[in-house]
Amino acid sequence: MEYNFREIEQKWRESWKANKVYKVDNPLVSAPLKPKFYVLDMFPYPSGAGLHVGHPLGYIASDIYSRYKRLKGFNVLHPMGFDSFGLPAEQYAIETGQHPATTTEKNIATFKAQLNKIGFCYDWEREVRTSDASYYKWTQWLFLQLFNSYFCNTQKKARPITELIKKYEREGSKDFTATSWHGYTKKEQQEILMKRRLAFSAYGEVNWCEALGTVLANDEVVNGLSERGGHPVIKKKMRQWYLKITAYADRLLEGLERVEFSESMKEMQRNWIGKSEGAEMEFRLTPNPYSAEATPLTPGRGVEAIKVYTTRPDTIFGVDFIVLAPEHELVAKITTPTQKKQVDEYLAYVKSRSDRERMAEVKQITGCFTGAYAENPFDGKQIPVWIAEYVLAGYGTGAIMAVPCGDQRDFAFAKHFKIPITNIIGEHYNGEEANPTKDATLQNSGFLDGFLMKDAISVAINRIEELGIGKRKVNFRMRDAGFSRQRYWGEPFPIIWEDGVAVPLNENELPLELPFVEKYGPGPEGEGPLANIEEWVEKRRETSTMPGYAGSSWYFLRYMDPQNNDNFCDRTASDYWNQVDVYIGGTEHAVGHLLYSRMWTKVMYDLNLIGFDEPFKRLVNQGMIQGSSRFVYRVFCMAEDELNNKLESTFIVSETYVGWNNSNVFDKNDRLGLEVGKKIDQLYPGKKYKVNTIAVTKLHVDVNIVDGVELDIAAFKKWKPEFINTEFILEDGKYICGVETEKMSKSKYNTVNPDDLVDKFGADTFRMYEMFLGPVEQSKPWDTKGIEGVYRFLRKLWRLFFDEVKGKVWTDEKPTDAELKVLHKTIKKIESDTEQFSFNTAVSAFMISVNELSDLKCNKKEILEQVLILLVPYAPHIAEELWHQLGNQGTILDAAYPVLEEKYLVETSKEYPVSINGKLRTTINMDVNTLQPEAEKLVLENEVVQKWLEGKAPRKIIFVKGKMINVVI
RNA sequence: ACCCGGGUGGUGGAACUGGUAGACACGCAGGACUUAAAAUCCUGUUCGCAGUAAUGCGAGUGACGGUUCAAUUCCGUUCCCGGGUACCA
Repeated sequence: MEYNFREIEQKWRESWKANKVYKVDNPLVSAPLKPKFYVLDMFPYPSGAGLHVGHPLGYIASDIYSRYKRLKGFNVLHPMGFDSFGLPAEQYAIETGQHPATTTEKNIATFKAQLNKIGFCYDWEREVRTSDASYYKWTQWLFLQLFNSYFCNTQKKARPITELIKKYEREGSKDFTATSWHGYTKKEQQEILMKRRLAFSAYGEVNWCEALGTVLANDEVVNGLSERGGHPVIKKKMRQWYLKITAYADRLLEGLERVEFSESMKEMQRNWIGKSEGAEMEFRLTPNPYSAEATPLTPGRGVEAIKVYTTRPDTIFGVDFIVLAPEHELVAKITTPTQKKQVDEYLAYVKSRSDRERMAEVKQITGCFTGAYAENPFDGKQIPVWIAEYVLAGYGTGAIMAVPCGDQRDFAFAKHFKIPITNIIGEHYNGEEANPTKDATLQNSGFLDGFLMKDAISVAINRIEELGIGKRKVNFRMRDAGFSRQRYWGEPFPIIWEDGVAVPLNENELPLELPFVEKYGPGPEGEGPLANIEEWVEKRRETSTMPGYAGSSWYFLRYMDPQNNDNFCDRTASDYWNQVDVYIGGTEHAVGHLLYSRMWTKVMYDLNLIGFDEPFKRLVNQGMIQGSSRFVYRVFCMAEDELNNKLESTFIVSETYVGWNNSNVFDKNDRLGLEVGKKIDQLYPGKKYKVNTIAVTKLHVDVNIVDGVELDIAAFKKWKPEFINTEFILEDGKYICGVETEKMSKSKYNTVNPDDLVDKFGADTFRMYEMFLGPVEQSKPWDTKGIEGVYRFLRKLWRLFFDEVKGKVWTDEKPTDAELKVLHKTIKKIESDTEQFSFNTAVSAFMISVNELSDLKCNKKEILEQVLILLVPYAPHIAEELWHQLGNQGTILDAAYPVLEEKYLVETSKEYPVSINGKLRTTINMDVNTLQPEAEKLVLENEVVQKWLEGKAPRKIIFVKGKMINVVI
């Protein structure tokens, strides 16, 4: 009986489905039968291209882990769904006129079919789709919870906005009294409240992308271009929704301490949040001491000091100038008449520069003196005030104190504008470049003289606070998250605008369904497509929709209770399933999705909707599978005969002649030139000619018609009609393609479809091979070569059970010690590898075990059965089949996981080669536990070994390359 | 520039808290079975030198140096590759 994977896999796919083997129940919290375990994949966006071999990498890993945990006795939740709102479907709709709902539906069907072929253990009854009204009803509901909450700065958590209203009514705030609160109009009150809401609306500069007709989040803009499509992005003022994620900055940082994310992942989040501690302090403006010119600082204008933010208050005596951002509001007020012209010119210049230019030309030093001076509060030194692009309006106070000897940017600026530099760190500053050290001892620094810089920081802040000119201050780089998109294919906001006031819908009006539209283009003035619908506008509904991360910020909760129509997720369900124990996905979501879902979780926790405040306990990042592209090199050559007639030829030449990194034009005397000559000779026999041009172009060729690097020429000719008459120049009868690693994509013809591999080798082979490629976390180019090895392994496993001639070969005999040893070695290795997500080494371990069992001609049912149980997570179909062949019922997933018995692993004695001083060479048998030699006589010179022979047992004996190096007694 | 990863045979990759580097697999070479092919099985495969051979000797984990009886592993310097951030004061 042969290993017929097609038959077996289909049989079990159907059986598992029919018997609902993967159905997961929510037991009562009061009486959970089994401990729970939650394994989650980042759900995919169902793109039109379908799955390629890169997608399932993480899914296979999570599937293995889920099955393993189930075998270990856990009630495992391992669901799958679709992040089905998003821009690509809408773009596609604009291009083709097909409704996003239709294409999305179709794409999901393709995805599911592909996923099912690989044999994942999802409970499809728990599937969620963010674009289903039954799902986004709750996204909208959660938005309303955010809208109706504020961040209480004393309790450091979200509270209902009603509590804030009560407080305002009772005692007002630091900006107004209770009486004046009652005096405000409803609209004024709402405007005040709006600023405190966790989901709030405000006018703000947004990243407006003309080409896409939409607003993008900061993390969707890369170098001033849209992440998708690379279109230019400009700043535009618009009314926008935001989430007050900045309020959670501290808790988001603190929470990182309690989760198992990779260090680099945590680091990325920390950088994004960008917490910096320092001080805000004021520099009083003074009349220009070097000019008789009247100061613009006339009393009563309220312009007396510039507030700067610094993380290095210890360098206060090294301040040589102050720099304001060009957009700073004080610029107009402090500029002196003599400098006005220059400043205006500079401001015009800054305005003319796009974000992109500004970012691209960071090195360029620009700036302008305002004519104003400020006074160092500690030594009264007069400090010129400049404006410069390198200071950003949006961070800190938009103004800095510049310390050229300690900050490279300030240093470059000072040098460029010839501003004298004060040295406060003595020999640590060499005049050539700034030294940002904190370990120098301060000099020329008044009351800070003699302090180590890092100690001086708090001393300086204390003094600043004492003098009342500033205070300790923490700043964050992170901004509030833009939450509206001028798009169609997203969740509509459950908001109506009444006279400029945002009024939420009632809960019973949810879901607010996304209306059908004919046109997907933007509405008037950059509004979303919904603004094109008369009825929608008449009802004064919000016309923008929510961004992609809205639905994905909480989907892990919906899986726990997916069909609930009365609640987003019943509390009993979320209490039971609790945190996601293992979350698997790519690093690309480090600062987007992961940060948002962590914030939402914290809000829900604060509002007592769920009982935990970090969604993901452990995060495993799967690497990206890149494509390995193949190229052919098309040569075009043109020659001329003696009568100046053109002779042309086009053909394809093997890479041996043309390195892909070579230039495109070749000398006619090189090897390629000779080949070209031969071609011309063939085409124009007997002519004398002169080669003019040889040009080579590189073409992507479908990796599926290339075996390794050798092109299947017949398949190539059939591939596209224009290639049918292609001529080749071959090397040893073969065409060798060029190779490059690129992102996997259809247009590069380097995608490999998992379906093809499953058809050819079976899902089990495919799963194991994906794992065998290398560590899950690692990115690597896909290479199908090698899958044969895994396939051979499974067939070899099969042959332990079935002989081609004899059929069943297993027996009920008692296993031998050698066989038990193999089994338990395998149990130990597989268990620890699986636990650590080291699936590649686990696959190797299976191969070793099967080889060993095969060498031992092991046919003991007892052994084989246990091996199968170890194997189910990796190769579920074949394991299930063979387990049933052994006469078992039900599903192997309910079998008892093999128990490791160390006693079978203990080696009693081992043979060690010994040579001392290069002379004596022998082998001795030693008891592994005591390391006592069994050999009776050994003539040894080594003193330590002598002692050992005298009866002192050594603790450790070290052999290197057969030589006894050291014996520790 | 800064912060994280990572450099190991022809290739993908192993190597536990320092202990015989190269597991496992691919590829390659040779052999067995076969009319032949496929499939399967066996042997070899880090490099260099010596030997008919078993084998022996030497070098070897990007480079240089250090600690150690012993370093892919720890420390320092440096080079290269990948990822993240980018005027954040």
